[in-house]
Amino acid sequence: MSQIVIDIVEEILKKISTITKKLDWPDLPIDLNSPIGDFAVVCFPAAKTLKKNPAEIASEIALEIENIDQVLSAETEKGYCNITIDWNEIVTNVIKEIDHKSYAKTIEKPDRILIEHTSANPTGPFHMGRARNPIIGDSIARLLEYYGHEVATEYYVNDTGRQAATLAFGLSNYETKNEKKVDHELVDAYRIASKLLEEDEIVRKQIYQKMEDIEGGNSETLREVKNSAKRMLEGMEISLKRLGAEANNYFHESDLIANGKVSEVIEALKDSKICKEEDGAYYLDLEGENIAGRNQKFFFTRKNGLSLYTTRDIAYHLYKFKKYDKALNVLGEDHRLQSKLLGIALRELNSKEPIGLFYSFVNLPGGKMSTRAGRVIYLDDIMEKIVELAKHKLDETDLSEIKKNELAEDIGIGSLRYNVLKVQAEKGFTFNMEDALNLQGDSAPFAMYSHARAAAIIRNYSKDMPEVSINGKLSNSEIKLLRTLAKWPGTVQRSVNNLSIHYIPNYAHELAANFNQFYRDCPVIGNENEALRINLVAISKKILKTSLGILGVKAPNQM
RNA sequence: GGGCCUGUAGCCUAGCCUGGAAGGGCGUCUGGCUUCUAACCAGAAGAUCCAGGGUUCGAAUCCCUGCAGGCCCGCCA
Repeated sequence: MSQIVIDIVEEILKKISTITKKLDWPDLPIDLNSPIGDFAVVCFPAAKTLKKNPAEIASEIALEIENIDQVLSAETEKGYCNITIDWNEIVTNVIKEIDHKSYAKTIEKPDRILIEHTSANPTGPFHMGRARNPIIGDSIARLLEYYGHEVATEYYVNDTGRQAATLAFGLSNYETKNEKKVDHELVDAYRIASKLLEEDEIVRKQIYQKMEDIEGGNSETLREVKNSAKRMLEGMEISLKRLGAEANNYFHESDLIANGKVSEVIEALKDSKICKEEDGAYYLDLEGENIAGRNQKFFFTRKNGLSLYTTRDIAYHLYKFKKYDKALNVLGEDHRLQSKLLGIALRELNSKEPIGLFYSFVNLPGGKMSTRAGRVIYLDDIMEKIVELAKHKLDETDLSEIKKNELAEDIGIGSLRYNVLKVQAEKGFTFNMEDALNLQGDSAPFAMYSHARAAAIIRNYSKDMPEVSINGKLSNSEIKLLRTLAKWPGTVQRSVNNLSIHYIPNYAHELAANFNQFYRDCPVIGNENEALRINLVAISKKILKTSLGILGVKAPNQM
């Protein structure tokens, strides 16, 4: 909450406590999320000791509380006494507080944080099953940066292992026609190679040889797989750019083999007290760690001495912690165990551990999406469709064609991001085209539209912003709007603490809804309370824009 | 078999951490644009909060036991 509001609530609570003491009543619990007013005194617990019914207690305490200076009203409802603080007294200061650039940024010491997100295997275009990752990762990065941390983002490119070898094999053996966006074009070669890997013994041998060469550190092969991945990524990057979720840097897994970092990790892990060996393969014995309910052998080399995926991931994380204080990884839920094992291995090497942010998969009605099988809904297609839909809605407006296209892009992409972000990450969902393309209700355009309305009022006002002052009393819509604006710092804090991005779209919707009600009830221009209201519009606009910005959604001045 | 995540109106979802009055949205129905932009607003209908037990004055929320769905349990990535 706004600091001013926190202070005044505390002051009132102290006075209430004095009152209950004077009456010789037990302390009554407070509900800070009461549906009516700013907070509520819960009267049920006192019923037994006072031998009165809760409603009676509520009425009695309400009479006393109403006399407190900072209280505007105390209404009783069943066993609750709902208290509204006197916003009239604090409104000018609260508006100034919200208007200040440090509002909601309560950080003491910034961390240097590396957020790894997306990191999809570069084997084909992004499908909707994978799209959750860049959208969440990018928005978390924006959130932490807004909060005050120094944030960088990185895409870990998986260009070693079987899939990378299969792609490289495919690209070197099959012609492409250059008719489509590059990733959509190249995925055919990957599919053909994948199929042959399963069916053709000779191809299988060639691909497995390539894998050996990769892990063995053959520089020519490493160069080949890296280049194959880069060719595919070229197309994938275009999608990310359009989504507004491109990472700052691409880190190639193959480089960890090429520069010997993986070998260093293997040697270091062999010195661990819990390192054991079986048929020439080395592992950490995780007995006692109680991983997934069983004793776990965590292999970090094969019997031929070569590295495994996680071994390379360990090397990657050692590198991360050389440059950053914290590492945050946005990963699919299938990586949970993997991530836990990585943490243990890093601990063995006296390194810090990354923080994991896991999300559940987006599935299709019949099951999961698969690039290899071609059972996919592409991110590119969804972006295209939703932007087109947004464009269609702009048909009747008298904006220029260029402006319309720009706006349609912002609305379409914004909606897509918003629809993904508003759901708690742990919640799995089945992809629903209708929901994904929805532009009404709890969606990006709703908040964008409120922002555009606010911008229109300020445009029409066409004077310099006046000093905040109040003339008369605040209406209910104004109080409700202020209450929501005052909740912004708490929302940001909670979102940062839990790494839960869905609080932000939830908040943006609430703020926009409250602004729309204010818009309906309170004419601004020409009103006797114009000076206050125009300031209220300005701070609403500011917080709307900020919250949308964290989501990666643009806040247009017109739509 | 074991571990983790999820279960809230026809559908999607918030609230669960920190117990106190079940919020939104889609869809359905009714009403509102000569007044700062109707992608909006007002109203109606719709919920055994997966089930059962426990703790509590009070449980969607905490604890136990189940059930259902997802993910994982490889010298693959």
